[in-house]
Amino acid sequence: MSRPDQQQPEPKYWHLKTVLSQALDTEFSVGQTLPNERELAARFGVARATLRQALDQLELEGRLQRRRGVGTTVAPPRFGVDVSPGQHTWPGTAGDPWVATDCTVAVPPRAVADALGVAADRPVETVRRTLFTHGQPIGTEHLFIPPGVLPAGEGTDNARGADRAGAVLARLQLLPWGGRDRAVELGSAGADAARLLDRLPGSPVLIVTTGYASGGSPVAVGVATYRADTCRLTFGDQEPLSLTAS
Amino acid sequence: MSRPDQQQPEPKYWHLKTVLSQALDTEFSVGQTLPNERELAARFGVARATLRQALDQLELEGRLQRRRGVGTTVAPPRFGVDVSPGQHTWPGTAGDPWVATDCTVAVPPRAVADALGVAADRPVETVRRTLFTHGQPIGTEHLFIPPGVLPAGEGTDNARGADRAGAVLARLQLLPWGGRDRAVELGSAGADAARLLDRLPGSPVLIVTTGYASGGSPVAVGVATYRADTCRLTFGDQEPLSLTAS
DNA sequence: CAGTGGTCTAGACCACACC
DNA sequence: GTGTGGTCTAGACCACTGA
Repeated sequence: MSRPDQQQPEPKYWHLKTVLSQALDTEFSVGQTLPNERELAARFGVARATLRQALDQLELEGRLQRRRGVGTTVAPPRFGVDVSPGQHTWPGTAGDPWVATDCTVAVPPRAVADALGVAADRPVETVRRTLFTHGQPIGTEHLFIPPGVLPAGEGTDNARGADRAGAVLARLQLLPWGGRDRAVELGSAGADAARLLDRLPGSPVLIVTTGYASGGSPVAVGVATYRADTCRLTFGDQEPLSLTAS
Repeated sequence: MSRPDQQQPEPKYWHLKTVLSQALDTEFSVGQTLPNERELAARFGVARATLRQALDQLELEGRLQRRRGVGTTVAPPRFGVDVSPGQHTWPGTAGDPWVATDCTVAVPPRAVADALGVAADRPVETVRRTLFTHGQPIGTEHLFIPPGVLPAGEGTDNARGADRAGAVLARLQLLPWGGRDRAVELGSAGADAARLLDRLPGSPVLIVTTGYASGGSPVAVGVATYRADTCRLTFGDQEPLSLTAS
């Protein structure tokens, strides 16, 4: 390396990533722990920051999993999480794998208030739900429901926590189904979502926004946050293939 | 702020991001150019690397747009790109906004070969398509089609480039529709996709994998790459709401 | 406790866009 | 050219995990 002669348009971290990626394919198996960052950097003759740039990308692609105080391991293939608009049902009906853990009355983010067509400072029912797969928290969701749209029902007035969440969802389910639409985009985990998903704040997440309608007008909005490193969101048309591409 | 007394478990870049985010909301408008990184870092009293960590996250969230040699600007809201399994049609039929630019015969990635049920070293028709919105390249796709599944058709034998792509898609469209399924995940742009999307290699992208079936077996696989910074993928159930949450 | 990944610094040079 | 963001270095210290 005493020859910094010809310029390479290829950044070091990019080359590193390629080399590491091949090594992961051939010399490591799922769950195995890599050498620590200082040793890897030394082995490749780069600064730790440069090595970390390569690891960052591999983590983004779901090939690695890093945990502070523990180490870097080879990640298993991503979970497929079904988010298809398949069954036309309200959240919380039988078979819904999400677990509602809490419900409060709070002012939603402005974008949600706009989508619901309510004033920006209007408190709404806010149900928090979490999705577990293989024992791991995979996604967390806030469901926002203006009290005004809910038909009468029992158990909401004094209930707290999971009980209130169940009661609110039960009342929501009394409404006639009016369709929903969804959007997926990239985001970064807020402090609360990061804690629930066992990630650091700022970790990349997939944000799925769902709008529910009834009688032609919006009645609920869900904002779900999935770990982008471990999740693949699937939405089948019917069920033609079992696609397991990476 | 002259009181740096109590320790904050909150990283500097996280706090910076919050401050910048608020500033973007209140003091800047879409398209406006921010001060350069060195000046921002000096203004906030942090190293440039730290400032960049905050900017990285804001860019990930689609709030900023950075271009080497130019500067950092406030990003417009993300485009909504429809990827719903709505119309049951083959790629390339009338009304399909994708532009097919090239077609070669090449060995696909192993995951694609597996999904198609062909040998890992088997060359397949590989159509490259690009999606433009507002004059900007938003996504790029590789469609993989084993020649064996295609019914007879004209114009494929000697055609090259866009002509061959058109001919291959025309033959594909002769097959009876058998459904499709899709998956979305996070990835990083390869060198080729990065060039087409006017991004740097390694930029975060949303990867949409589509499997097409006919007669109960897989006949084509599409791997589409969308700019994660500027795109929001939408898949409506019907068309109930116009959701514009961020 | 020792070992890990996460944060931060203060520089340097490079690749690129624009004039 | 000048000015921008992108890459890279060689350190330092912090926060966390687990023995």
